Amino acid sequence: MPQITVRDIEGHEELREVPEGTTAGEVFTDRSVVVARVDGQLRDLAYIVSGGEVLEPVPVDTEDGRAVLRHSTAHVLAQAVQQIFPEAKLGIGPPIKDGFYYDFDVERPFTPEDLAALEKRMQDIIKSGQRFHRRVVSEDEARAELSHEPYKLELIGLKGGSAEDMGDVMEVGGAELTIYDNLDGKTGERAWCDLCRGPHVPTTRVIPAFKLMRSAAAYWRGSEKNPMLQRIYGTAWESRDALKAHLAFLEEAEKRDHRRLGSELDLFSFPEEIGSGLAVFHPKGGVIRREMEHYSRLRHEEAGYEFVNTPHLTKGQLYEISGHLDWYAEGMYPPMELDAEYGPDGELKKAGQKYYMKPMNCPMHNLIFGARGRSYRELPLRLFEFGTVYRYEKSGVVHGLTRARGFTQDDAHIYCTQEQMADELDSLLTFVLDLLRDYGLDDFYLELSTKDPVKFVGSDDVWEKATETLREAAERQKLELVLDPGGAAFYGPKISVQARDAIGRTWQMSTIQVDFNLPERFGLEYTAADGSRQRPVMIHRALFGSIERFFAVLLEHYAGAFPAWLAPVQVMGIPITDGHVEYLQDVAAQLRAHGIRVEVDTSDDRMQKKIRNAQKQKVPFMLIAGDDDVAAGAVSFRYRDGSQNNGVPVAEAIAEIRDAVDRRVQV
RNA sequence: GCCGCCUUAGCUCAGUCGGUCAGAGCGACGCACUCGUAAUGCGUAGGUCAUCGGUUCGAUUCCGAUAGGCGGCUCCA
Repeated sequence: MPQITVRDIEGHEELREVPEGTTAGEVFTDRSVVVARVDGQLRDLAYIVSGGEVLEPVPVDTEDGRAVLRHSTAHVLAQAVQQIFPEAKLGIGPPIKDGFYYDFDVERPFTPEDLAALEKRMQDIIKSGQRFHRRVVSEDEARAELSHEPYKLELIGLKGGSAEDMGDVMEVGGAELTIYDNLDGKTGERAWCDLCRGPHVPTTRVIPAFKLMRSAAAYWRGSEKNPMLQRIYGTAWESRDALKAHLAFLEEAEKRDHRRLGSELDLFSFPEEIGSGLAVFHPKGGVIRREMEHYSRLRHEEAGYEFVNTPHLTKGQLYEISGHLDWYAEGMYPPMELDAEYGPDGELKKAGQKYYMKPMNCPMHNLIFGARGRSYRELPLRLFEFGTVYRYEKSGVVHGLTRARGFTQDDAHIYCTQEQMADELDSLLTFVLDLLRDYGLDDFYLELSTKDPVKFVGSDDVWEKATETLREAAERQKLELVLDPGGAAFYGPKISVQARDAIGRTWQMSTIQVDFNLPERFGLEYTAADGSRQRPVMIHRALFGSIERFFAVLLEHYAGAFPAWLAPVQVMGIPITDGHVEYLQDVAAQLRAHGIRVEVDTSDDRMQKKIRNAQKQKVPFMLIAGDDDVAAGAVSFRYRDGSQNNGVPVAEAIAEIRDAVDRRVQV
């Protein structure tokens, strides 16, 4: 009788003797367990123990459990697709964050009606209680069986070739080729099959809740050289309630969409006449942006940064020196050609100059560094600029303020000695995180991108040293540190700060990047204490990334309800009747004298309507005044959450508001 | 850049399988109302149905191109 170790979710282990032929499913009889982890590997519940293994249950409401559930649901989708569209060829169908997809090669793209029909067919399949049955096949068998599935054949071929980078492909990722058969719950007849490494849930009956979300096109195996397949995205959850919660989350995210809030709150727009991806900020958006920049400037000044300004346009020569024209040209606006002279017959008399909109600020900052001889005494030299750059984003990726074609980086370049690098990176990371916290983000993790073994410049030991320095600085922050091996740009390692917003989404915010390339290309030097010429270390860092993007992140994080210090209108005065307007205007004047942005609603709406309007504009403080308040020299607060504080003396009210603004707290 | 979808009043959206079909709500404006914590009532103005071209006796409706938007892929702050 085989002996196995059973480890429960809490980690308690129990040695157990089981009859020959016992399956994982017989060990874990709880219906919420969808697969088992056997010696660390996820296995079907049909797995037969041989003795000596450690078995753990994987319930459906865990990350692994959901992934299996979603993967199995993807199979159900594929089966439904091939039932309704028999000519459809299968691509791949993995689980992803919050769901799954499956790619198909079909005659025509799927329509919303198709999705509805597919969803219905999937319900039928699920109800019929098909069993997922794993079957090991030889490569030849697989080829024979899947001869009508060209993409699957390609995957089989890939497995034969280089198996290393196939880790994400569920189809052929395992040690052996396997096919999963879907067997009818009653008759045991094979209804469908798919090349797949598994594992899968035992039967379709344990798929409690799913929904098809949308269809879209995707290149086969992610390359634009390959044919376009039609992808269907879906989601699946351990319970109807979990699905409902997920859909509610999506709805909430949609309500917070910065593009929507941007026009509802009259903050910015993208006039068609200007061009795709180029925003204009309206007065209210302008206030928020000004406050964001203002506070950032103050903090940078305190931290020893010096402010520079550079033009938006430059001759191509600069980007030849920097190398951007070699490796970044397709991200740049095409050049304009100036100063060419032609003779009367149109022949070229004088060659023109190409000018480019700048896609990055660093080359210009390097010119400032190189404008005169630099001493080690000046280092670290920290040059800061709100530098507007223009990048020619492909039309399909432009997305509101988060992916624009013109945007302003809060860009700084720090030039320091090798010896200063460690301290500089350390204090820099602290500075960055502190500042982000002041803007109201407080949940972070760090990501360290290390050398791509193929594409890099500079020597191994310099990389090694810089990477270690970054790692040490990151670890000192006591934050979660995620490694991104090989993810660095060719010119140096980087740390990025990822922030989680109010509804748990993560955004890449700041990046701190060491650069071994540009100081070399620009021939940057400083004179060291011993009189020798040395090359400085260059660190790029942007805190917001771009102000527009950070603006969008904060807008979504706060759902438009900015803390008072950022709110475009901090106080709205609301008179009970026209007779109280004058009194409120006097209060407003006093607030203004204290630097508060205040308006009085003098429209002829009723007071309730004015409250509703101010509420919809997400004004932090409403000051209401009627006869009682006037008599008492007071105002009545209404806050954004609907609570009230009536009859507050004007001086106290001003102090309260001023205090909330000064402390930059959310109210 | 590629695939699909979308574009009707300032905003959100109805509507026409080609022929009084140009509509609603909100917003704006005007008049009345003067009101204590999320919508007072009545009225007025606003659109060559994105642009250009084609098919047709006739196009907002069908076809094509262009521009912009949305969802993805690829790429990235």
